[in-house]
Amino acid sequence: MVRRNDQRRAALVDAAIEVLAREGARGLTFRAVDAEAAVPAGTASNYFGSRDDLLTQAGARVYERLQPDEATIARQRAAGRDRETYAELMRELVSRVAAFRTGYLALLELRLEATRRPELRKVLTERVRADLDANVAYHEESGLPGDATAVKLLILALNWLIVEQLTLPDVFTEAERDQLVAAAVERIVAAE
Amino acid sequence: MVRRNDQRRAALVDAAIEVLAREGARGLTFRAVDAEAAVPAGTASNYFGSRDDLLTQAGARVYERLQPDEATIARQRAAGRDRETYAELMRELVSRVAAFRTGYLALLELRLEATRRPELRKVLTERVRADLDANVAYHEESGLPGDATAVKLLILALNWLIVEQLTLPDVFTEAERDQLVAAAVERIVAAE
DNA sequence: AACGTAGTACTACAGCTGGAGTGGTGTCAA
DNA sequence: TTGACACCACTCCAGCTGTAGTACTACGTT
Repeated sequence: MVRRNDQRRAALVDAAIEVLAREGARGLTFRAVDAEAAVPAGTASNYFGSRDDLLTQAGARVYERLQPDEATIARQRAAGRDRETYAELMRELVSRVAAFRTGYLALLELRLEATRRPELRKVLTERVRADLDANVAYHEESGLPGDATAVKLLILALNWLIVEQLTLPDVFTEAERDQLVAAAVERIVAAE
Repeated sequence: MVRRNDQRRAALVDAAIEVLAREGARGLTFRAVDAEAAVPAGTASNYFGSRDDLLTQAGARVYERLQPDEATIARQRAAGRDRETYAELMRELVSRVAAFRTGYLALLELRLEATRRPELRKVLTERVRADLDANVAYHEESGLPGDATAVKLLILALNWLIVEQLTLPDVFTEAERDQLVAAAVERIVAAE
């Protein structure tokens, strides 16, 4: 029987994210998730019918947790709209995502898994599209300079910058990263 | 004793890349490499002292194989230097990298592994830096428009575009990807 | 030409690790 | 009392590793 205690289920999914980030897809076993969540061995087995199941739920969960919190959104709405402020905003975004290191790394693991798992691919594709659309919509609504293409390009560049930072942190220095973010904003968004 | 047949060793490393891309880090075992390379079980064990060893060599190998061949380089040198040609060049670059799908996917797996393996991280960091520098240098030497920062931004954006294409191909259509590449060139490189 | 040697290919084995799943019992609440 | 869940323990199983043992090939020596 599949267990339905939602709190516990969420704890297990979060644990899965941590394991995924720390040990990779290789180390993601039901047992490892049990250990990470500090529940008895066998629990994850009871909650998830299959590995696929677990991975899919983890994928959805990361996106939930990557959303900025209310306070951040409010602060952003209140902020000025000049180019400098925008760059600052983007630096914050990179920091925020990079700060949830395990979540982002887990997401990369999941992307690679998605290569082999149609179900997971479907879920992730939807989330990524929604996220992209939301970003574009938010941007347009905000009245900041730059069109949809600009936003997309910015997101592309920033994403890889984060990958670089998380996986090979010594390729760029922190200063270089900041400078690249600033340049990206300046040249992509502001070049109309 | 560690075996020294270089041809066989290369075949094993190439096989490792395929396995890595197809089955992920989870499926990368000495035995799987043996099977992929169609050599007797135990061979990979004889050639590589450890998993680390195998991964490190695979990392170096992917970069070797990602270099464009002579013909491509020559053609590029002969090409015109206007913005349109440049965009075409970039589209080709994205295609070329995405065409060695397994190599690029393996590289992503390796990046994630590098998170846990200092040795591998060191190797990859060097390769990525060298690749980046080479791109910048080539670009400057070529006389095409755009400074070093522009090249870096372009590389960031293109890298993630490739990730997107390889892992979640339905997020963007092919037309969108082409359009994004064109826009990237236009706004990043040509905006001076 | 015969022989010896070194390095490699191949086969097989034996041990081991670690995960999966499940049945049974305890516990709590409706 | 009953149902759902937590917890524990146990068994089964699959797969990987490393290596010992043997055969083969190439090459150099005498």
